Amino acid sequence: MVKQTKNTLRDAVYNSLKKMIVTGQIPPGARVTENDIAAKLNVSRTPIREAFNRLERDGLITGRPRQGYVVTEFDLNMFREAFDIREVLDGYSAELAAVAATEEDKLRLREILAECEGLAAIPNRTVNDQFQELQIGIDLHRVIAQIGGNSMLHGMLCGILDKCQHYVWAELLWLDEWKVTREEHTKIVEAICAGEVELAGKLARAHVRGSRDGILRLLQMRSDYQTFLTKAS
Amino acid sequence: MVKQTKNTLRDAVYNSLKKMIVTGQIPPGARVTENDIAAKLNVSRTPIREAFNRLERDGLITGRPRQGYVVTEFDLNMFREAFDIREVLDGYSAELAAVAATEEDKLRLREILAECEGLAAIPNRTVNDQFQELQIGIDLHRVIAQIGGNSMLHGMLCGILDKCQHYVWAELLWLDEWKVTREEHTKIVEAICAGEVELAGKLARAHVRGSRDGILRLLQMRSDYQTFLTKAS
DNA sequence: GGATTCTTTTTTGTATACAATTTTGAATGT
DNA sequence: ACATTCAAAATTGTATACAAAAAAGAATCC
Repeated sequence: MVKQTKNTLRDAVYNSLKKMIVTGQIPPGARVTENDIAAKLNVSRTPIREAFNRLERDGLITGRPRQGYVVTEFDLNMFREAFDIREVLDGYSAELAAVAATEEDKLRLREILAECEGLAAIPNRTVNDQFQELQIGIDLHRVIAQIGGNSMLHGMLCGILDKCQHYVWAELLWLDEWKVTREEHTKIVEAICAGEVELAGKLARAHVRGSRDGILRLLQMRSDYQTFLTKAS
Repeated sequence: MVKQTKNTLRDAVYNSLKKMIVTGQIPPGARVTENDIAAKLNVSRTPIREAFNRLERDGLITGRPRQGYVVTEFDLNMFREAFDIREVLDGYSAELAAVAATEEDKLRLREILAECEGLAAIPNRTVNDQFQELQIGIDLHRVIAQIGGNSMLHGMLCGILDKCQHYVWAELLWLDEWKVTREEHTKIVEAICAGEVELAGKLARAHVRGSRDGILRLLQMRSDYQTFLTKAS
């Protein structure tokens, strides 16, 4: 029986599945059936179904009536869409944060940066270390949105980040732009702490745009390689 | 038995409830219980529960475990949050539309404007006529987002618009800014049709900001009146 | 051998039964 | 009259049974 994180099995199942999807334990395209999950988690189908409904609304799984659910697969296009929105929302949320950040908030932001630096300094980094830095880097954006004070914006951004993450996860490790990312994060945080509203927004937008282009280049190359393979055969 | 819009009762219930909430037939703050809805729609509790899960995720109803659901009530703050986000997203979506609009799209936009003018020209307008103009005005924003071509943006904007609408509904009728709204809509559409990207975005942002301030003024006045009443008693 | 049709199996959709918790209301005591 | 406590009712959470549809596979036909 799965542990009851909150009060209801439904929430426990939801959180559990969401985490597994977002972190790539259940890969995009994988089929998820009620019976399998129910058996694995030792609960009846009812809470599973309710969790599925929520996850579908989050866009993490996709289903058609009577044909079950599949973990949503992102194509290049959805990717571009998500990052284009992020450019707008992350930029705005950085602006808000630059206005609203308290001293505590600033401390928290700097702590997150320090944590990243710490992980970056580890001599022989395992994949797990990299995963962790990635996770914290994404969390930074969530925290900035939270500091901004617009809770609806925070929720929306978290939703998009979840959606992106479960696909990007494996990809980003190949991107090898750790240093650039850290520097950009640092500059954004500095701008926020200095209360430089416009600069913070500008840097955040440029940062998202940079990530987007990097990932798209990678995906494009990979796609080219695929077509190259199939044509050569 | 409720009509099966799609294939499943769940979807039918979801759409039915959503419409009733968004159009204010079920007012904010109203309690919605599974049994009542199930009895009213002549279905079992199961599809109701699934619809509730989706609606909660949409932010249209709010629930705590074992305490049932309530149609979400917006306060001044949530309102400001929603419109601040809309300013950003509507602006962006207008920019996208100005880039992507085909001739067909432009025709469609102009048709919507014409429809509004037509409703405005009715001699003795009933409340129903006003409702309809309001609805079409909101739909215009949805269509612009759709034309922009970013389907994720379109979905998010529709979500926010739904949330706003079910509260604004009754309020907007008092605002009496029909003419201003129509003029602004017209200018935005013109900019989009002319392909003037920056202008379209700028106008859209100003438009949302204007609506926001108007509604907030109204709500503020009303809130002042409330405190005035209670203090006077 | 390949396509087709029918049957079997799997999987989701819906209804209902039961358990657990919260809320409500009444009865009791001060 | 008011607060407290306990019991009854209402409501949600979970499990399970059954129905309907889709997918998979086997047998048949060409």
